Amino acid sequence: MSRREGSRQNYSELANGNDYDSDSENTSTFSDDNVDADLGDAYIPRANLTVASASRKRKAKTTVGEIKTHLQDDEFEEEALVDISLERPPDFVPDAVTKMFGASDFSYLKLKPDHASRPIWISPKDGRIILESFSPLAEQAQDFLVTIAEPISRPSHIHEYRITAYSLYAAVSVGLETDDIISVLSRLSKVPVAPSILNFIKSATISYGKVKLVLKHNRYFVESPQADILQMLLKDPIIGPLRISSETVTSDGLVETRAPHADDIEIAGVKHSETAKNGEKKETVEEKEVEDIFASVVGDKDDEDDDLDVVHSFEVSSDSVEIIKKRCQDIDYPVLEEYDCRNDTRNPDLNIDLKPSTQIRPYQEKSLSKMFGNGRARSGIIVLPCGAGKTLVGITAACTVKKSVIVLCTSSVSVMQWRQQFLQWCTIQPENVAVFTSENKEMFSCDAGLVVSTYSMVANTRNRSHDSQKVMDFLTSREWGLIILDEVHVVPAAMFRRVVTTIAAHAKLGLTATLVREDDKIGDLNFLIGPKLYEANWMDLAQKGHIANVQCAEVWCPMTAEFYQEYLNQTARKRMLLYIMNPTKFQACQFLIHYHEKRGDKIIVFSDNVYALQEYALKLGKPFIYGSTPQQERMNILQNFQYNDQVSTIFLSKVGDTSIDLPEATCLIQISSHYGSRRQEAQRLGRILRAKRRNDEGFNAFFYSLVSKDTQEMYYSTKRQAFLVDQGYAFKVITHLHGMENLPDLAYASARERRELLQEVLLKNEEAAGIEAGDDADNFVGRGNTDVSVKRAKSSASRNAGSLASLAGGEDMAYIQYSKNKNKDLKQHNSVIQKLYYKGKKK
DNA sequence: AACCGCGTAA
DNA sequence: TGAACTACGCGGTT
Repeated sequence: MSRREGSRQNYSELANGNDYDSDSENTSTFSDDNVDADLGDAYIPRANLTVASASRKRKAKTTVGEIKTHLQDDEFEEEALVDISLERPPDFVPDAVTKMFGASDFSYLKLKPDHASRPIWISPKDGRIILESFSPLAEQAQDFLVTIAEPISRPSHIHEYRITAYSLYAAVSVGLETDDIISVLSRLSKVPVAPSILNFIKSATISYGKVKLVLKHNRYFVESPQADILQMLLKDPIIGPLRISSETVTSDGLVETRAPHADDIEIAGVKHSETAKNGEKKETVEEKEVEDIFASVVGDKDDEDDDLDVVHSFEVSSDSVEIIKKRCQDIDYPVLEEYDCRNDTRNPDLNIDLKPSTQIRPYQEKSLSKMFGNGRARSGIIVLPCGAGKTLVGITAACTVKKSVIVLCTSSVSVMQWRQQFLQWCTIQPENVAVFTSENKEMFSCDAGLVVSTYSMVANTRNRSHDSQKVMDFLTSREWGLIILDEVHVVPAAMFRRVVTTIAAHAKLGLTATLVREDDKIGDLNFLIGPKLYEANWMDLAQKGHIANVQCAEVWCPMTAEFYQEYLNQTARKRMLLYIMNPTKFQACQFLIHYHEKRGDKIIVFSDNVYALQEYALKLGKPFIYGSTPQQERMNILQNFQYNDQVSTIFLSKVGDTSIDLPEATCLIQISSHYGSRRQEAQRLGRILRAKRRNDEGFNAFFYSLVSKDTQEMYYSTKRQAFLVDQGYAFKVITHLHGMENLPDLAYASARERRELLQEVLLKNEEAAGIEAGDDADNFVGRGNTDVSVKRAKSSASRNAGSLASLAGGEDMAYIQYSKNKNKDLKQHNSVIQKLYYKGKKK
């Protein structure tokens, strides 16, 4: 609906800076009115004097997504006040985000007279942008902001972005020019854009998009329309020596060729949607219009200029490509990688197209239009939540490029999934598809084809089997039109990153749901792959029904006296088992399983700790899968989980994070997890995003994190949630599960049972300590140091207190019954739904 | 096929 | 604050 409004009129008016009626009330400060409205519930009593809560306070940084938490806690306000009064050096730019009302106090800025109709604020200090997402212009503004700025936090009312050098790089590489960025930004802003920001944009973008890296005949060339820039690069101490002399150099050491002419490119699938007769048609066409208008707003004269010019270039070797790209990035001349695939006559075409029945969704098309926007295939990264159809985006990209494609995944399970999806959605012939894994070493015999493989297969440096070497030679000897990098956040790893240079591909497309790492290497993707071309807003997709609505909750389980006593006495590494095996947590888990099984949900319980996994599962009589579960048994359990009504709950270890093709669950309980890994948290949440039960009565999927109160876990849990909180998810805190005490067969109800469990856990801990002593001698050196610089993990999720009933809306029996039936349908018509998913469903 | 040992990721 | 733990894929052996 809002998409419809968001077409031509709004965009052109946006560009002309016309006024809008706005129902929003704006004061001259960045008002907290908008956010504290629903704070009514809840001061959550906080644990006092524990490591967890102490570090939580210390770490606290504010984003708009966390305002609620801060307002709930008196201590935070005090802290914030203290902070404001501190004198800052004039050039102080906070690392993540400043405290609320510190840098966020824009009251001194002069508002434009028509500020009410303009949706954004821009901080003159650090390029932060606050978007009022309730503004009628919000959707268009969001499209624009996501292109030029980095989304920091996008909860419901207020979104926060930040202009960075990287984000401007991305903007330029999708075709925006300095003046366009500045003019649209100025029109959207409530206050005149500060000169400091304008200067930053100008100085940052002036050099962007001027240098390109081009692959020709399996050789790499650094290319630019401006010879002087290349001369400058050649004088650089790092880049200069890496030039290889070509045959036809002119006196200045450069090669001169005519710039390629860019034709219009048709994104595969778009034509289909225009001719299709169902309701999807309109959407897609309008989507396209929005894009067109966007292009006209910002202007796109770039291409015309190119056509007239000649380009200059010098050659570099494939080994030095990464170094050069990194260096160019560092000196603010980031290289663009584009592939003029339509005019590439050298590489054979691949006969591949989307099947006529395949429909792509508006946001998928939008992300692809960023990639193919100027008639060529740009290298870059597309970020979509799990379950939003990343694979289809990759396939459509392949169908648009129509050259040989190589797909890299993290596991052999996803290799098979990619292969299957290719065959399902597009017309590629099975004989043109080759799989290269440890158990499968295929090659295609035709001119062009598709290879699906794993990172470790391609990146492997140790000795290869004969077959493996043969396939590898095949992969490195030819030129690829497109390389698709699934789960692209793994690429910065020291071993995996080499794949981008060993495989000669004209265009690189990275796909991921979670563009975060707990080390500082995520930025490397800018030069390893390219800029982030598109990032979907999870909340948007959930609202529009593409992914499930998920209700997130953190369940605080108090430690029992005996366990807490021991916890305090133990060393840090032995504490973990104690808080995981906390009897209260076990009871909470038991209760939640009981509760959701009754609702008809399919439940997955995640535990990173294998001992706990087994204990929990055995005690509750549920099946479990972990690393050493044999393949056959895994299949067996998963089959039962999917089709057998008797099996509604399974327990999974980390295997469930990747490399298992999970059926669609509707409820997820986490009892132990990997420290502060935001990616793992998001990935696990992704496991229930596919469950799109469209009952409008409330939430349709549930995500619980069980946390032992007053322990380390509290701290990690907060860190883990940071990513999801930035995506707009609000974590409710449940301090009490109603009726848990009355659950029949409640485990560890008696003190004696609890003592026995404690003894068992302590014994287990001793064992672990014994093993560890031997281990330590061997493993003492050689561990990579992982810098846990959590730049975007600004601790403190937004939390509301609530009872379980209010969370689930589950007192209503009719609703429960309804859910149950729906779940049965899900089971029986799984494959049908899978098909409807892309075909029929009206967003 | 199922196991082991290794290197690797997170 | 940083090291812990588990699991993966590969190659090779039984």
